[in-house]
Amino acid sequence: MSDQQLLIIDDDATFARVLARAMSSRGFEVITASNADEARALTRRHQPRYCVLDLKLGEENGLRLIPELQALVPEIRVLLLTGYASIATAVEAIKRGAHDYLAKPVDADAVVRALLDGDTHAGEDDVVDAPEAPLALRRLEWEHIQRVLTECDGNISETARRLGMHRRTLQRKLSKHPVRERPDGDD
Amino acid sequence: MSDQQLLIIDDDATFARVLARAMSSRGFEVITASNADEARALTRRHQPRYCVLDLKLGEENGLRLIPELQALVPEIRVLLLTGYASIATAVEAIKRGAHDYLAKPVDADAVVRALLDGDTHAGEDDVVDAPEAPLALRRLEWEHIQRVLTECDGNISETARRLGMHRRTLQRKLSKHPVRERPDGDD
DNA sequence: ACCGCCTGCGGCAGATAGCCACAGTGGCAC
DNA sequence: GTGCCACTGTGGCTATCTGCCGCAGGCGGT
Repeated sequence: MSDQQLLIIDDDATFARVLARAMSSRGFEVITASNADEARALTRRHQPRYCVLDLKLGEENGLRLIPELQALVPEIRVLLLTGYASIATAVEAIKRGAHDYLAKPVDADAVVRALLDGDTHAGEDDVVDAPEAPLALRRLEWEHIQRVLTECDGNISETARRLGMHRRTLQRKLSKHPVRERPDGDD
Repeated sequence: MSDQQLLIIDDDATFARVLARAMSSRGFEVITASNADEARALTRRHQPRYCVLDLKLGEENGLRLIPELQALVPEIRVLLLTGYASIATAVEAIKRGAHDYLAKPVDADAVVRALLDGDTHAGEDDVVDAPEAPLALRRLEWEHIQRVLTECDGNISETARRLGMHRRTLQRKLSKHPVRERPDGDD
């Protein structure tokens, strides 16, 4: 009955909150930090076994935090999460000791899977088994579009550019999908 | 500087030949293998310090070869190359001990850099930072597909089901291919 | 006014998706 | 062995989507 402590480090408060809820509903005891110092302090105090780390922590680089966290808690498992994924950073993250690397948007189940993957220490009874449900491609696309759109303050042209797609195509996609409520609760 | 031995393992004979020439003109002593058995034999015999490995070796998976090569030559530095790069496979490769992971097409200089740079990688300040741009939709889709595919052990039908798409469509997407990561390569 | 950027809309050719079908394979049970 | 089942590769068809034009209008800065 080990309580599985999970430290979520992300400067995006909204994202952190949502993920925190989703993860605690999946049996984790969640603590959150919004910057590196906080993360260090919490790690020292709580010795979490799991950690979800955002690559882009404001001014700082989440990568540097990995070895530090591991120094504090040798068996910690760090999952890197980023909305700006690239192969180069993924390689770097793993070399620095990250357990896995996922690109946002992810759903909580994927996070759980990645955290527990290959972990003998994980109590099956403690943590809810992840229902196999990867996001359908459609939904993944939609979420990503929304994320970037928000980032661009609703500027469609800019969003299309960043997404590497035609503005017209984006427009059509947006007008098609009116508004989607959350089909499933938490992610 | 390096009269160092380099083993190139690729079932694509043309690619291997071209790369071999490029590398030997850059000071490497190149030997090539086109399959796993050959690679093992050559590794045993020549004890190369460097290795360029294709992720897709015909029927076999190049990933499995990494630990084997390292068992034969502890000092060996394996660079994974693939035309179907994805974050999921990159993570897997590094976890298995690859030194770096590059997406084809690459030029020989990039290969050299990746092979030689060993110690600068960890601990520098100018670490690869998160790219400013979010993933293009195409790439996001590709990454997600790769991830689920891996999860399904390469089972296409299953993957298509989970992804909520038609099997035929997935097949076509997979055979299509490489979405370049950085249009603005410095190489 | 002119310019630059944004937005919405229409059209068109070519790419892509979904769907059906068929053949071949390998595992498994009977 | 024979059938059953699931997987894979392939081709073809049509409906949809995409990219890329164009055009008109809005808004703010020079």
